[in-house]
Amino acid sequence: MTDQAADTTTNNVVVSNFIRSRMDEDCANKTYSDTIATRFPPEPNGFLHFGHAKSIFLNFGLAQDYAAQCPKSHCNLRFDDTNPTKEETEYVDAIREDVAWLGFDTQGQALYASDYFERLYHCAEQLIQTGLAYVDSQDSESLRAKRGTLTEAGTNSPYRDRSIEENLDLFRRMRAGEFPDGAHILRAKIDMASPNMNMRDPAIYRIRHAHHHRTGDAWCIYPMYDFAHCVSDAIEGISHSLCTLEFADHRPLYEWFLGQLAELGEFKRPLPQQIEFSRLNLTYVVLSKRKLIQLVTGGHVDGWDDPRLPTLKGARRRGFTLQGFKLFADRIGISKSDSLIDYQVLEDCMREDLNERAERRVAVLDPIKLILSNFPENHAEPCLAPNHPHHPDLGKREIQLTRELWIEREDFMIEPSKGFFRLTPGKEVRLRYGYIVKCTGFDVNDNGQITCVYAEYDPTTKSGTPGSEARKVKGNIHWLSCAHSVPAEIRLYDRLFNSPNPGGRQAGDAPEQTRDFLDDLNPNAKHIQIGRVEPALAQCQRESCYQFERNGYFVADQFDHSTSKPVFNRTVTLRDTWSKN
RNA sequence: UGGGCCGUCGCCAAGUUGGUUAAGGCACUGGGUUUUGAUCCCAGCAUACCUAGGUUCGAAUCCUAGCGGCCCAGCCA
Repeated sequence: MTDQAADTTTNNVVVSNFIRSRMDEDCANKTYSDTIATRFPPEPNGFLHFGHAKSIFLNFGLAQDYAAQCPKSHCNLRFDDTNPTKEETEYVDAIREDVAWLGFDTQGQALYASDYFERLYHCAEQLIQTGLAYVDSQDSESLRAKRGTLTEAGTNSPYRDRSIEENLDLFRRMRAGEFPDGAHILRAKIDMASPNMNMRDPAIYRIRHAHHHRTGDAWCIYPMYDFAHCVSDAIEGISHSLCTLEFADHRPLYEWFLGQLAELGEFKRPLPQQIEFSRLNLTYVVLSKRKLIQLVTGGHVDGWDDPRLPTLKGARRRGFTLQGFKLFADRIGISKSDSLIDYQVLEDCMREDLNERAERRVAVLDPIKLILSNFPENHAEPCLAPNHPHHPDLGKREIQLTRELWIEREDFMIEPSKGFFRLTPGKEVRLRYGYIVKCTGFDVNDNGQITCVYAEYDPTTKSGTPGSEARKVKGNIHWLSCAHSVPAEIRLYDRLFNSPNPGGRQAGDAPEQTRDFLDDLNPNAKHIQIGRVEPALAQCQRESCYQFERNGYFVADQFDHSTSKPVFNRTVTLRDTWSKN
């Protein structure tokens, strides 16, 4: 790949959105002095996926952009690790790699909500001491029963009016490990009749005798998201806490906690503000953590970095590029409306980036032999092929033409269908960068399969020689010399699901029929075959991207490619307006 | 008659302190270039902003009433 064109994806005009509008205002008013501070707060309990990429570009991108006006702007990578039963270090490492891969250098700085456990605990005691939090000793069933429903108010807990002293004592003993899991929880005392379920005395702390990936066994009580997140934001001086729409109902609680703690002198105003935007929805893809896990553990894919998966690890292996993702993020924009982006948009972004940056090479994916019967044996004719049609400065390379060649099986048809203008008996076609050849015959085996095609070349028509352009032929096919090419494993990937809405309703479904998203799995999403490639391709570095002319964009596999066993994954095909009809 | 959010071209998405012919991108269509049926270039593409009323000289932008969609009842995030 070249990097001279790497900036072509960054010349996009910045489109305004409601978050930028807010930030513009806050910048102009110096609300947060000279800072726009955001954060990307993944929970380390799974791998990052395409949806996270949108959030990463949003949060890190905004901080980067606003640094021009507000020089102290920055974005923190913070692990939201408040639930020890679900989180693991391996995810932390994987997430850090993914963030770095998307181009955001956190200078080795990763922050953790767990670093704030002591401060969080202190804040909780402050709330207790002000009568704003209490220890509830009901079991989870009665807690649920008393919460009310969406249309009915909840009822107060019998423990709601415990004295401050008792609450403090109980909470301290919770921390000391005197109680088993579930014996008590600490709740905020707000309003059991609130129409917003989140305000009905939400839990702040729960007892979990579990080993935490960073704090070990130091704690047996852990803060809940609603409490930990806003306090972490305040501690870090986050100005704009961006999250997805489903957290909009939590905003009053976010503001309640921070407002109360500010009153208590724990935090200074201005406080961070939560702003919600709509999450990414993509056709032909599942992005829910639960479903992704099911695909991996159920053996439907080959692991978290399977190129068919919408994980960042999978995308990287597939050959998707960070520039392509950036293009995608810019293209889909940010708003609050529920959107469903066509998967093709993502593919197009990858094509657009790769078209500009990937050098061209020749590969024959599904080879059949072509013999030029009038071509001298034991002769190799060097043909010049440009490495990139738009960048002559990238030079040309030689491809050897010989009597026996490999061509693409689909470039030959005995009985041409309408509109087919590649090789067909009696017709001419140009061997790209070589000569015009005329098909003279073919062999078929007992199964009716074509085994060999014969043609005669016209020595006066070599590409690049004077007069070679005199004769125009419409067909132009790629080829590789049998003697001057090497075998390579070619992994052809396609969409993982057949349905734009995996597991969703489809036309013809009975009214009550429910479908499993696994039923929509595309069994042909992965196809491995042995093709032929230019010899030099075996020497390329892993993760090198190329356009295999007329075939698509391919990447040398991140793990399996080697000089002795070249392996290329198809990132995405070229646009094809012909097969589309 | 629980609460919150959303509804602008096939898909996204500006515009929403009311003011000429409703940005832009993608897709699509037509034309040109082309030794990738690729790329690239040019042109076209919402009398219309969920619907119905209303206010106004003037509304996608304000008001009223509807309709449709998403989210919330974890000691998950």
